[in-house]
Amino acid sequence: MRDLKANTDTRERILDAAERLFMENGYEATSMRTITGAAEVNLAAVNYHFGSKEALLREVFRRRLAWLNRERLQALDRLEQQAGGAPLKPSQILEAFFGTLLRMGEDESLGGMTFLRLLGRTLTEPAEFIRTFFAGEYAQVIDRYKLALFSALPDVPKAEIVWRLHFMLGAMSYAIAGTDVLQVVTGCEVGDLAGEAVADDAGDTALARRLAQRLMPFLLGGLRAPLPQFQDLPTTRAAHSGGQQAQI
Amino acid sequence: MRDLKANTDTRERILDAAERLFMENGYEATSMRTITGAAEVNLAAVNYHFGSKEALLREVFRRRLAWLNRERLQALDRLEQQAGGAPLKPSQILEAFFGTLLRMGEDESLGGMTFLRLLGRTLTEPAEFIRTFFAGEYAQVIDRYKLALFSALPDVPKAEIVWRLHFMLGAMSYAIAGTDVLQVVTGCEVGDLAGEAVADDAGDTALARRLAQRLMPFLLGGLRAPLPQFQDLPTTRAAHSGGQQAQI
DNA sequence: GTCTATATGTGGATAGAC
DNA sequence: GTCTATCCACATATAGAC
Repeated sequence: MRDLKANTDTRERILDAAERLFMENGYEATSMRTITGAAEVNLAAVNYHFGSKEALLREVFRRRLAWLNRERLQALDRLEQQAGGAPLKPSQILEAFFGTLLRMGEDESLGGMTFLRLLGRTLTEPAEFIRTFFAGEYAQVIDRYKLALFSALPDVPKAEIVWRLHFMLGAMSYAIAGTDVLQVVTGCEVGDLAGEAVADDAGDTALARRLAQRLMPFLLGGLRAPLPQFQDLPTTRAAHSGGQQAQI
Repeated sequence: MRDLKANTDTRERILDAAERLFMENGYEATSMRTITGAAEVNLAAVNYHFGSKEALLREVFRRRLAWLNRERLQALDRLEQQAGGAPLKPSQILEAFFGTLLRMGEDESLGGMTFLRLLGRTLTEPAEFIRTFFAGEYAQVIDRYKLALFSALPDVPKAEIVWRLHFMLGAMSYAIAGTDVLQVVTGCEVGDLAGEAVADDAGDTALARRLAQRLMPFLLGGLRAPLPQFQDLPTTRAAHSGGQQAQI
């Protein structure tokens, strides 16, 4: 038992191995032989326990998203209860949504950064069955958070809020997925450039916390940025021209 | 000749088909048979003209990135020349970097939104050869823009700037890649929710412009957001506690 | 440069013994 | 539930005629 995460249960062993390998290589590039080899189980076990490779991927996500969805909804419930009908502050909403996710990265029993990276990368996979799956898994939660943001920012056009939610998801996903990929783009290890020790070995827990610390102000700044100056398209609410500041 | 983009030249036909199919299905899930079938050329032509599937992908990008890299560097050159030694405004730097890219989306002869989406998606592909390739292609340009931002924001810790550059790249990449994927996450066509007609058929050109209009204020807001309150890690520049505003 | 034919490998999935 | 053995579709790549 050299691997601490190894589960005696075959099912869990497969899920753990698949989670890591899908994260490292992507779905298409990961063969079932590689997965069962890493999990030290028989090749036929995947089809026996899950039915197919596609179903395996879905189960890898369901296992984690069940917790995440519940937690995110509860966080919003708590906030709305405390506010007693008053609209929430956008910073509270972002903290509930993104903070909950980033805290998964600090908890190995919830998948840690391995799952977070997998999530960030898989969201851009073009495969139809993946997109369909995420649509179903995310719909309810995203919808509630969207409504919360609409209430919190009554003077900002809803279309604008949806766009910015979209941008925020992107910034977060890339930031997460990229903690071992996008040094390619920035030309250096994340944070390493300015003499900041990072990804040394204190490891993923520290990284998740640091990421949250850096990311939240950025997202909030983006969300409350002045609105675009030229609203050349119809929107539900009249948008005054001239770069008004989003109320926050 | 039903397809207007079809080139009589075999090489170009392959590149055009590959660009579109890699974008739609991803690299791994796109076979050379599919590509040569769509391009209406012989299967063996790919290996004859490019050598391998990997080399084909690289060439698909080189064809576009040559223009993008040159344009981005020239845009920065022009700005610095006009400023005559004075530091640039961050908004100018972002406009040069992101605006140049987004303008590619409006020009079909530069690949249009097809290439932009492909770029956004491929940046997260885990394959080693892809990451290595992008590292080489992007290094020089990113480095110059990083230095420009350091000069423009002398009071912001460099590590913070690198993180935020990273976040901005993510927001943009997802926004682009997601214009036909991430409605899954936001639960609706981008912009559609609030009664805004979008992606109807005026098509990608309009979409690229709208995206730029929405994205730039968001990025600028994120870049100039207050710094994180707790700098529990060493940085090159002393960071004052208490959520100071990034100078901009 | 283009084509056919093929070499050679690997993929997901399953039948059937234990 | 687990394992072996195997089916068969499809992948990339190339040899060699034209």
